[in-house]
Amino acid sequence: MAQQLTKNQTLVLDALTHAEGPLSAYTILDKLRDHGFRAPLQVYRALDKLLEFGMIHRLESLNSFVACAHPDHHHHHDHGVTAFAICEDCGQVTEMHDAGIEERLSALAGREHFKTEKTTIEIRGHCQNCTCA
Amino acid sequence: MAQQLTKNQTLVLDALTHAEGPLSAYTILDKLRDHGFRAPLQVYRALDKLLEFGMIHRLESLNSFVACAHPDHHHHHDHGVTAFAICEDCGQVTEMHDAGIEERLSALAGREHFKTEKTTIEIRGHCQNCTCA
DNA sequence: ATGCCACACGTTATAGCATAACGCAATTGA
DNA sequence: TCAATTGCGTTATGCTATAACGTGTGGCAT
Repeated sequence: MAQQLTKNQTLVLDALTHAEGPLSAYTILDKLRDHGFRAPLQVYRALDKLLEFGMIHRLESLNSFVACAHPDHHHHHDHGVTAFAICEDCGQVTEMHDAGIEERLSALAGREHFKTEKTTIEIRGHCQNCTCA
Repeated sequence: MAQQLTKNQTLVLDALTHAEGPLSAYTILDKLRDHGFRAPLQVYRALDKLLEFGMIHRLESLNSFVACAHPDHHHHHDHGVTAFAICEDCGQVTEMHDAGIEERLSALAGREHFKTEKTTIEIRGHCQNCTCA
């Protein structure tokens, strides 16, 4: 069943869901000041839980966060490795999945006898709209 | 021909080369205080250049830096996408390359009409030595 | 040589990201 | 009832990164 979120978690998730692109923790904080948020920790704690539930993603190369593009599975099941295409111009983020990538990365890691816990794939570039060549 | 480095750039590169694992900018700063470094910018400026020359890599998920594992090519030629295996236990970083991954990621991005500039692949997990099951 | 430009460097200050440590309140379950 | 857990709020602090200023030097065209 769907994870029951607390008030703060719901507020943070809503902020991310309704945002155009990724948001930093401090941007979220500013957006939620009217709802009683005062300190960064209130945001970070909610973010940690939402990450744990798989409802949001952290973009390492931006130090920011996006809502997961697959709102359906509030269960904690994975859909494999996620790759993010991040447009340097408009900031839009596209979530992509490909079983083949996962397979090849596993093979690569296996070759080094490395046990994978979590994989980050982020592609910086320019999206279709912003590539007005 | 090999890029001629400045004194600061050389110091920073040496620090990274001789380090066991990745170093943060501030860790590098501390290591170089005896050599006259006083401020973060001295480190960041050197890091920027070294990144530009392709002599070091930035690990987004750690906010830190490693010397490139291929010291030979001081020219700016790429060897395709680099994937990093980062051990959560010992901190060691292994640099990996695979043309197939690059190909699949290109295909993925192409499907979204996304123009790739730079790709980050970081795998967190446990290396062979630390997987003492 | 003069003037200009590009670049590395140094310093101070500030902005942006993240967590430590404390205490309180509500919930749960033995 | 009494712990144990969990979420919450606050203050303080630490880590990461850049802005903005000025200095000195080397190259180079005029």
